[in-house]
Amino acid sequence: MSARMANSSDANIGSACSHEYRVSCDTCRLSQICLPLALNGEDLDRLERIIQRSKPLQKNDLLYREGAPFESIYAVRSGAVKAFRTTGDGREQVTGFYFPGEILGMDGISSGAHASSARALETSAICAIPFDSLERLSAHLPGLQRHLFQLMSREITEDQLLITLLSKNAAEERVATLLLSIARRNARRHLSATQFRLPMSRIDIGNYLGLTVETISRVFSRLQKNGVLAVDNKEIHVLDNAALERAANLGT
Amino acid sequence: MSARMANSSDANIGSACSHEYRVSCDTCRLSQICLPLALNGEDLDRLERIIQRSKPLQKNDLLYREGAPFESIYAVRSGAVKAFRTTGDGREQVTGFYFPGEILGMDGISSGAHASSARALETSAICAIPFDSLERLSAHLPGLQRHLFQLMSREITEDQLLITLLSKNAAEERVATLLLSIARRNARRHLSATQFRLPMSRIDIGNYLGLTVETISRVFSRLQKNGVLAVDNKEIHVLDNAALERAANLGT
DNA sequence: CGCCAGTTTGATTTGTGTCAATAAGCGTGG
DNA sequence: CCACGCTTATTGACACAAATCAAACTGGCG
Repeated sequence: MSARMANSSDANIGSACSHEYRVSCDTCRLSQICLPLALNGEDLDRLERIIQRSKPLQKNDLLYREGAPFESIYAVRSGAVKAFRTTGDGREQVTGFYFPGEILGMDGISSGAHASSARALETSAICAIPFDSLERLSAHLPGLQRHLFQLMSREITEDQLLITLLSKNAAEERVATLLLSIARRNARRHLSATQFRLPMSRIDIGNYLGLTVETISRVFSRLQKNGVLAVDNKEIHVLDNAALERAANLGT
Repeated sequence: MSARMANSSDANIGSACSHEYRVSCDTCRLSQICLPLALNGEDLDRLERIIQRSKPLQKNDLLYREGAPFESIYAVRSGAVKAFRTTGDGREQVTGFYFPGEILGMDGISSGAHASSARALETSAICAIPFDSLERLSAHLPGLQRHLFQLMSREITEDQLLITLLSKNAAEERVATLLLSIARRNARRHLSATQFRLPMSRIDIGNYLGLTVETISRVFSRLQKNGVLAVDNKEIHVLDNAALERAANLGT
């Protein structure tokens, strides 16, 4: 019931009191992933001054809601977030999962309103970066401007990979591709690429990959039976990485 | 055979001799769609100076190729273009169709190499806009910088709509949604929204919507039988727009 | 005029969805 | 601490939309 209350509340961290939670990108061990910029001390300081951080989001808290005014983009510091849009008949299309060091919310720039919603999959700490400040700052810092262009371009590229995955690949290939993607991103954060806990439910995976829960479950069972994975609910152990890559076939 | 030769030649219009084909955005009737900027005369002039235009692309000519160094983004002046990526086993995923006034090629920014290829669907005139020049210029023109952010954000939003379409909608809904999208974009250019010629083949439509040619053909036949469309090969006449919107169901 | 790519239509197969039932996890409150 | 209830996950039987295979037709272009 507390979760349900959190669902309906607008957890807009951009409007939260910021100075209680000052951020230091300087000491953040994610900065290499999040903002790998060649900024000197002074520029980095100017960037840090605009970044806000609120108290952590609890599982199922909304970070922002589809249609809400666009103000900030968000960097995940810890935890995990899903972005999704809801179709006319109430079904949910997950458009991305975001892990520490990754940035989301850029789909709101074009219209001034968020084109999707974002929800914490577990307790998560998030940095909010007010976009108008970022825009002004980036006009003075060519490296920052370029980084933002690259960030958005990467989002486009990744969306196109998902389009291809949904369009051309079978259920098992989709699931294997997602697992490899998560494994790769874990490795980048110096976590295990072969043993990890999925922060999202089977339903979320299905809503991301365009498949039903039942199909996701069956694929996991089959991969386990074939000795590719050991699956214990959300705990995944990749036993045969080569076989998993073969199962992914082409998607990456 | 001339088409085949054109296919294999790199038609990089960015490197073509530019001063033979000077552009004037000022007099371009597409500028409202392409670059709806509140630029004064001087700023517009600076923008125009960097834009290049080459001789028209013929049908099937490549505009750029996946993996080629990223140098420019491209605005369609006339004709039509498809963007696509080729999967490991040689199948083609069309990621977008681009009509006059629309801009493509932004997926190359993040890695410095084009993440997809682009091919003319018919004889087309294209403006090449060198991205490094555009980047430098946009640091001085906040309106231009903002416009570029919005352009990329819109691409993200549209990719997410396609993701949802592929993931959640049946064949007939996908085809109807594409037709409505084309109709809407025609209307924006003051062309008929109810009668038009598709520049792309059934194969291209299938490769865009994640369906086989046969299915596309069957859907067209069914929509025709039901009095929604009159179809004569690539010539489409929307007889019952309300029914077409009902067929699209949720996708837009 | 003839060729070849593109399109249409039909017969059959198949992967995934749907429906249904059971089991397992997990937070809540007695 | 256990019992309850609810959400999530698993497994099976069956249905169906779209893929595949096959064949005929069409139209544009050399």
